[in-house]
Amino acid sequence: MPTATTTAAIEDDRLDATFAALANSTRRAMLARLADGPANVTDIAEPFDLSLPAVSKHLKVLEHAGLIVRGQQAQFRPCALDAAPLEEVSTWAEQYRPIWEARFDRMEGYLHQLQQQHKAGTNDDQ
Amino acid sequence: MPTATTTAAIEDDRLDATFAALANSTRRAMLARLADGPANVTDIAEPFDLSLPAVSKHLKVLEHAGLIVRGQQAQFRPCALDAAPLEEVSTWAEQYRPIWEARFDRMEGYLHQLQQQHKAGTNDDQ
DNA sequence: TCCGTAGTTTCCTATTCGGTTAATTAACCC
DNA sequence: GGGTTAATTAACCGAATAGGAAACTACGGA
Repeated sequence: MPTATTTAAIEDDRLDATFAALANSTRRAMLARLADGPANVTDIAEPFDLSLPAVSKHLKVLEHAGLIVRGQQAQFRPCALDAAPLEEVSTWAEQYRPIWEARFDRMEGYLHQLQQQHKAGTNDDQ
Repeated sequence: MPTATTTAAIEDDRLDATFAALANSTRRAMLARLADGPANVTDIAEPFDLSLPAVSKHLKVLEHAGLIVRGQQAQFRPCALDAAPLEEVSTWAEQYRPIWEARFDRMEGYLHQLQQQHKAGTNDDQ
C-alpha cells in the first residue's frame, strides 16, 4: 500500500493546523505585526498583555502551521512571516465564491425562509 | 459607556468563530456537502462515522459561526450553507497576497537564512 | 567567571473540544 | 393515545488550549 495517509488527508491536516492557528486574534495580530517585517520575540510580545511564555507558545503554534519561520542569532530568535499557508486559505475560501455571490439571486430567499420557519416553529402547512 | 466592545473586537470575535469552525476537516466536509444544496441532519451525518449527537454539535459550531442557517419543517431541521463568512475569510487572507507573491523576490532568501541558522545552531566552535 | 538579556521548558490550573451513550423533545402517522 | 422518525440535550470522558509562575538554557559582555 503506497500512501496510507492520502494526499487529501495531509492537506486536511495542514488546513486544520492553519485554521486553528488563525482562530485566535492574538495570533492574527502577531501575523499582522510580522507583515511589516521580521521581529524578535520580545518585540512581538510588546503590544500584548501576556507573559513571555504565553507569547512563546503562540509563536510555536504559528510555526507549527508554517505561518512563521524562525532563526537564531545570538540569544535572539527572529521570526518572519511565511504567507504561503494564507494562499492556501484564500484558495480554499475562493471555492465558495460562486455561492456567496449567488446568494442574492438564488440563496437568500431560501435562507430567509429557513430563518422564518425557525422563528415560527410549526405554523400551518408548508 | 459607549461600546465597550469596539467594532474591531466584534470582527475579531467573528473571525475567531469562523476560523475555529473551519479548523476541523469534518466540518469543512459538511460545508462542501451543503454547497450542493440544503440537507437534513441525518443526510449530512450519513458519510461520517459519527454519532448523531456529534454531528449535531458540529452543526451547532457551524451555525454559531454563521456558516449555516437552519430551518424546521416537521421533525426535520434543514441546513443551508451561508457562505458570507467565507467571503470575510477570503478578504482577510487576501490582505497578505502581496506578501506571498513577493516571497520569491524578497522574502525567500531571508526565510532560508533563518532556517539555516536554526538548523545550524552552534556550528563552528561550541 | 559571573551577570544580564532573550527565550524556552516545565509544571500547574481552568476551560474548551470532540466524542460517546442514554434520555428527551417534537412532529408525524395509524 | 401509541409508535416511529428526526434531532437535541444531558452527562460524562480524555485530550487539547490558553494562561501564569518558576526554573532553566544560551549567548554576549564586563
